[in-house]
Amino acid sequence: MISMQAEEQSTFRELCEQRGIAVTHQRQVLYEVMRAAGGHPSPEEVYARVRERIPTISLATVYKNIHLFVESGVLREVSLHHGSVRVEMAGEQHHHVVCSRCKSISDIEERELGPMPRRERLAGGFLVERYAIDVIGLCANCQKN
Amino acid sequence: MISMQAEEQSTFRELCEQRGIAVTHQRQVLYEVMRAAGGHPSPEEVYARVRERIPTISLATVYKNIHLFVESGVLREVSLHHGSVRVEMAGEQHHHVVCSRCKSISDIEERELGPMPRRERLAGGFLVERYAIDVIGLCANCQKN
DNA sequence: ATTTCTGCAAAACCTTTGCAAGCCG
DNA sequence: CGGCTTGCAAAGGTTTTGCAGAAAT
Repeated sequence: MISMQAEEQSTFRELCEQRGIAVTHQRQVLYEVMRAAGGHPSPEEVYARVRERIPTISLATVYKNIHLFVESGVLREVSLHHGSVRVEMAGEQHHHVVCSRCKSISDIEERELGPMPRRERLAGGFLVERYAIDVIGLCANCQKN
Repeated sequence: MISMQAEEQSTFRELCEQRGIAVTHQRQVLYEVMRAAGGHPSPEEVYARVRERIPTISLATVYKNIHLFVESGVLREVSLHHGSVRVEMAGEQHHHVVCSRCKSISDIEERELGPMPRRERLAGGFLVERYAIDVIGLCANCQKN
């Protein structure tokens, strides 16, 4: 029987080879921590968990590798980060189309999206105020490159 | 004929009275700028526009009033800001339930949401990678308060 | 008259960067 | 080895905070 650990390691090694990045101890542990922990950790939380196994790792390395993994499609951001907060008038009935490459945001009307979730209450008693949909992909311009 | 300006001002005054906040010149101009400009400005961009009409306004005031307006439901954040980046394993097929009060994030399976947008290409040639849905509302706990 | 708000400056965060030393292929 | 990666420390950018004076109710 192949251990979980060994299986993960070989998977991770292949994954790095595909992406053309070096297999370092730090990256391996960061990857394992993310798989094991689940949830939606911040870089600081990831740092804390990785540090349990590599006490000398630096926060900068965690940031660098989180970026690398996001660019490689191993990780993704829970809410897209545009460098600073962006606001709009509430009550505008539209959703957002966001280019994952150039980060541009444009609006899309709800009716253009077709079918939409409509539930007003979720299991556990959560009371829905609204659905915010981000359509994530490549804008016409970024597809060219 | 009542001018647009006058109409907006009375609307804004009522709005402040409802929310129990003072009607200041700064807030009035910030509100008008947001209505007129549209789009998804950052605080710096809002600051720049307001400063055209109130050259002495401070960036801190812009931030304070953006927050106030977000809390009052006049404005909303385009992508929810959790204080720092949050990441998760890519490829997990779920969406997010976010409490607008306590900012907690939990996962929800796509099948629990019911109907979903499915379009793979949008007008203008945008190529869809995925739909990211945030269900925004009040968690059971925050409804009590 | 009170309470709330503004502007300033400093502080607090979060994130990125430059570089010398170390590790991977 | 040669190039990529790490850890450190410093810098950069955004957002928040405390407070005295000004404005709103």
